[in-house]
Amino acid sequence: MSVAQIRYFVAVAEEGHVGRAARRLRLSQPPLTRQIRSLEDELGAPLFERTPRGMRLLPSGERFLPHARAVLRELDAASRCLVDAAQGAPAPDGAGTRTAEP
Amino acid sequence: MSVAQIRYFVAVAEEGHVGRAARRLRLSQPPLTRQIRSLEDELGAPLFERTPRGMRLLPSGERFLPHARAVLRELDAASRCLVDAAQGAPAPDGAGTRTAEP
DNA sequence: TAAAAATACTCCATAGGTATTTTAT
DNA sequence: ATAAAATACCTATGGAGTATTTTTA
Repeated sequence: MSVAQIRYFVAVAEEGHVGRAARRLRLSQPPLTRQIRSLEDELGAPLFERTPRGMRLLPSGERFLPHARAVLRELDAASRCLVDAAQGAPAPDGAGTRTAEP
Repeated sequence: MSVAQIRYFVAVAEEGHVGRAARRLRLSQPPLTRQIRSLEDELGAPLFERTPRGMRLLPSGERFLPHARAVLRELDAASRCLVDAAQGAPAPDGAGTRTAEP
């Protein structure tokens, strides 16, 4: 599971349409279709229902979506943390704060 | 920034040594060195101090580490969420289905 | 039948491997 | 002198593109 796949999944989920999602990602449709399929294969479950109008999230996809967004959020936070620090921002929070805290 | 780079960074941070980290990752040393450098380039900041005894985290690396771990945690949660659901929701045959793995 | 997704290729960027060199104590 | 990281070079996997085919309301 790559970051790209997660990003692609979120885009398709939001657009409900591989073509539009591909345009938004500045990508062509076939590689996007392939990556979505490959993600489904890896997860062992289909995430979308294919219809002649586009792609609709299945329950499994609905369940996966918030996790996918969380990964992207954390990645974003990770990228920013050094920039923030370079600008003199105070100590960051909310990242590894839960190391062993049930 | 790829998932692999983040995984590699955490391993090197924990081992303090590219060679050991590479062994742990079942990877050879040069690609690991390169990926760490490439991550530092992308972030625009060095993460480690290179010494003849190994690699020591710089303050920037210390700051980045919890974020890196958070990304890996979220990824793990994302991968698991469908497996978890599969063990609870659509019970195929019978009820007490444990780890469905023929 | 008319949209959409899926497939069949082709190309190339890059991740990883081996061998070697550089560096710092 | 030694143990580590860094570099050079090569190979191959796979991600993206274009053209085309298949699907289903």
